[in-house]
Amino acid sequence: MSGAERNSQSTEGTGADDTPPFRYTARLAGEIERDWQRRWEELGSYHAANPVGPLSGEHAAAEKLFVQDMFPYPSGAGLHVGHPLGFIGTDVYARYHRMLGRNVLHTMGFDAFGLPAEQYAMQTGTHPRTTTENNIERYLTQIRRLGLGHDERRRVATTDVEFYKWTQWIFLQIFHAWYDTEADGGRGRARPISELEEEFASGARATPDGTPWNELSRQQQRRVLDSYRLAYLSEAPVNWCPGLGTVVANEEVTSEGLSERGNFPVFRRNLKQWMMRITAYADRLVDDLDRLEWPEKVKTMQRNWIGRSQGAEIRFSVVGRDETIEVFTTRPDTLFGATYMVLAPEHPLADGIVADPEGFAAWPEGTDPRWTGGHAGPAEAVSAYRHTASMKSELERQENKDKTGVFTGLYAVNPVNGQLVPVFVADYVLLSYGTGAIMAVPGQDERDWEFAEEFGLPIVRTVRPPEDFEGGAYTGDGTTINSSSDDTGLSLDGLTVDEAKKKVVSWLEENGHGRGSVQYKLRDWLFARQRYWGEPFPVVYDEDGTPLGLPEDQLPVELPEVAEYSPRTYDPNDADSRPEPPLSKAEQWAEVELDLGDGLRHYHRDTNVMPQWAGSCWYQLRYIDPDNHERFVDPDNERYWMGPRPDTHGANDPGGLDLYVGGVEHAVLHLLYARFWQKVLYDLGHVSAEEPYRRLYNQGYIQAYAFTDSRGVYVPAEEVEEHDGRYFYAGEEVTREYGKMGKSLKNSVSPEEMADAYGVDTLRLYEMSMGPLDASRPWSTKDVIGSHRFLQRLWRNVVDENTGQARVTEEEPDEELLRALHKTIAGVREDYDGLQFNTAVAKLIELNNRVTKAYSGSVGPPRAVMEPMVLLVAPLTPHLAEELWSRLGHEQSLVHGPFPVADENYLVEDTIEYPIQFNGKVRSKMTVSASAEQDELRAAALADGRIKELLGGAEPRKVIVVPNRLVNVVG
RNA sequence: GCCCCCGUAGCCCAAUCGGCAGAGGCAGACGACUUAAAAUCGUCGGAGUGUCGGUUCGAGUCCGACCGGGGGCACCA
Repeated sequence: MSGAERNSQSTEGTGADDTPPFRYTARLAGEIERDWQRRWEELGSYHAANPVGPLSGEHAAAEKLFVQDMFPYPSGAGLHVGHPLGFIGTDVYARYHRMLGRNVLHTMGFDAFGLPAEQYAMQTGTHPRTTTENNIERYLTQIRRLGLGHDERRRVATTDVEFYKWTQWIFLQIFHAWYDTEADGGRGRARPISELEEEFASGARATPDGTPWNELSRQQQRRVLDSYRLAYLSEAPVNWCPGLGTVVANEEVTSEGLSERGNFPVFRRNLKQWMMRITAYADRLVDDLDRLEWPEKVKTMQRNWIGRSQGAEIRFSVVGRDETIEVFTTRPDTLFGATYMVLAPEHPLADGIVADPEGFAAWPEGTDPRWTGGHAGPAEAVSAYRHTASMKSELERQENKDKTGVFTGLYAVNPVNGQLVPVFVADYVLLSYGTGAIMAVPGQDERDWEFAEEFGLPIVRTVRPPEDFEGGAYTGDGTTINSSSDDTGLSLDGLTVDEAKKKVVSWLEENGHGRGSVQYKLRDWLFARQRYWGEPFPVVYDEDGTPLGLPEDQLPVELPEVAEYSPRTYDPNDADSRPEPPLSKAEQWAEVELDLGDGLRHYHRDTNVMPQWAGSCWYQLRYIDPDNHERFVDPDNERYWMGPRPDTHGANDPGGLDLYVGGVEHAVLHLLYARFWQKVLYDLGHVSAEEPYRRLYNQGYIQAYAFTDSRGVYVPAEEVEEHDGRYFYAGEEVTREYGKMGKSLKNSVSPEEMADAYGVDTLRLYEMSMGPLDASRPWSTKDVIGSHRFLQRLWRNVVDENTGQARVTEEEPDEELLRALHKTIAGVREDYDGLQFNTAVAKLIELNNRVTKAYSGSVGPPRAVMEPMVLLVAPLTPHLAEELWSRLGHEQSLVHGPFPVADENYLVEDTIEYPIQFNGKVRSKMTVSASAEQDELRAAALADGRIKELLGGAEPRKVIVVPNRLVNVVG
């Protein structure tokens, strides 16, 4: 049924209602929306064509556009009006480009592994898969109603076995790879581990301890290879969260030392865990940010997280002992000001002191009593201090920044001047950063200054502070002072900070005391979780406990059925508890007999699962080729959708999808992990793009007011009334808060309510018109009516409300209207290109208001104006536009265009109205030919009556003529 | 404490290279339709751009200081 024939019976049952039968009401909008959504599905309107494979098609010859929304988690809670903001934005952008003739890939899948389904399973016994699938269905029902032009054939969920088979496959690629730091001119590149083995075997590369490869046992060889892998097992301090019963990544711990999910305390514990060697990519992850079209804010957050700093590593010898202390500093220029040293409490040298209570029983002669912590000797003091430090939670360390520490009884030698400096243990130095030890320079470092004050240590300034400098440590630039030694012959005096750094580093290198060095804050990514609802590792262990990657033909490793879906959780503060993964209880599954090449043997499966981030690291690649059973993505399809396009994006283009929209909360976690995986896959030759997301855009959040009564209890926001800036609910005054939208705050508004009240096109239009896409702003239900009224007026300009027939005429529009139309076409195109939908909407309303005013009587507006207008509005309100297009007599859907093109002839004005300023204030106006020269403009302005009057016969001091803008006469 | 972003009409927001402060919407007032109301339609008014200072012929836009809001980092040597 075509749109024009339908709903002839739509007024039945409305009784006394005198609403015209074809008015664009919520009910009519609803009918149109349902019809067109069905129609699009039948036509496959949003199917994107691949170059090869089951989804291939001719349209793949066209210019492509790959648009993506951040992978949603299908929560069971349902959507509120804030959720689809970005989805609608990408849809408008995608539709616009589809109408321009591009082959557009836009779909949406689900990041469906994760805790909530598992927790729900614990409460109800429902299998997480059941919950997840139900939630996905519910989510789909909600987003389908929004009329998003998704290619439904490309929907994926991370929980699909066919999807996680490839997640496991990618894990194996990473597991079977190592990072060759020498490759590509020192930039480094991941290579297959088999190539490393060949290098060892041929002797081209020496083994770590120099033993020839063939003299190592097979197991020793495996240990060596394992130590190089990009995915590796490590027994190292990790973030153990007893409240969740699992370990979590550094990125998932807040700065307060709590788990991002659940806010439980996190403890550093030594546990054997899977790690991803993301640190190998630290430089490329920082450097390639410059090649991306991303918000500067997100780039900055990634740079901060990776935390690259240039400096030097310097070795200090220790008096009377064989060990040296190695420190990292970014200020080697201040070395002459190093008056003491500090070790982290967990530093190996401190281990040695505690382990030798006799050797460290007493303090050296003349030790300052402030340094002893009241203990009899260093061994006792260090041991006690370490204990106290280990008891402190991250939060306590945050809150209490007072400097504490104890002397170790050791003295080290400052290499530049031979001076002896005492060595302390203090918890303001972290083992995990740099070398876990510092040279302390109180004159140029605030933390060291505080410590020196506390412990009575000398302070030497090596940079001259400005004359008016008051205060302690001076960390700014300046001239180096107090930095020369007759003993070593080194002098830095008179140099700037940068010059001094260079000079001292080369001196250290020449004299074997250290070298220039780069440090990173980034740590390797902890990649295992002790949960149920995640991807199992495709790994088994042999009798020696050596991890073996399963062969590709044994994938997928499916999740087994278990009795308990959650790990054992503990008292959130029980730091000594141990993780117990749910899969470890599935013994039937975990213990297997396999033939991995040397006969049937017994193996034990890895019982961890991957973190939720795994699937979202590569889902864009699966969208490209969702049905490919041979590969995770076909190379031809990948190259088409994501490959670098130097012609369009410049020679340095890393490739990646064309527009990625999502919230800023994933700035570090997901976006860093996904970039890392993409680079590994690129290095190994599986993909052509060096980056997954060429252009990133952060949409803002729709927030809402919430109201609490005198007891602090939330009251339904929609029933609150405002009087003179105060708010009342049921007669009682209530307090207004601003923030998130949510059921518990009683301020949630669902897309369905809005669609029921006005239709989905109105909701879409309103969300796009209420402000710039990247700005956060409050939801305002009462404002939605404005968008609805616009659509009603647009509808009425095209359709007779009583007959449903098109009321446009074949008359030619007058020139003035044509100018307005073409100006709108040009402006709307520009706004769509720049994701500035709010101003595009304003321009369309403006034009429509003009038409409404001119053709409100019995004569309808010209078709030549209304047709382009319907096409212009189509990306925003696709259902309404299709219906109008159809009623205007077009049989083809407008999904693939046409899209209006502005005629330049109507964009240039013949005459321009110039404001004439006198001393910077507008005093008069004149209309001048657009081709007028500066001299003519000047003469015309001076001839203006009002200006003559103001000049009072005097000569102007100056006349400023700005072509196309104004003329300013200075008197 | 350090760094970044934002303050335009009662509210949400526009305003190219510094060039007439207003595109659009909500709310408001008035009018049309109506017995009346709602809905719809029409007309209209409204801020000198957070504050102070500077640069300029001219500042919402550039510079400095401050105030307010939001965000990031926070013993990272």
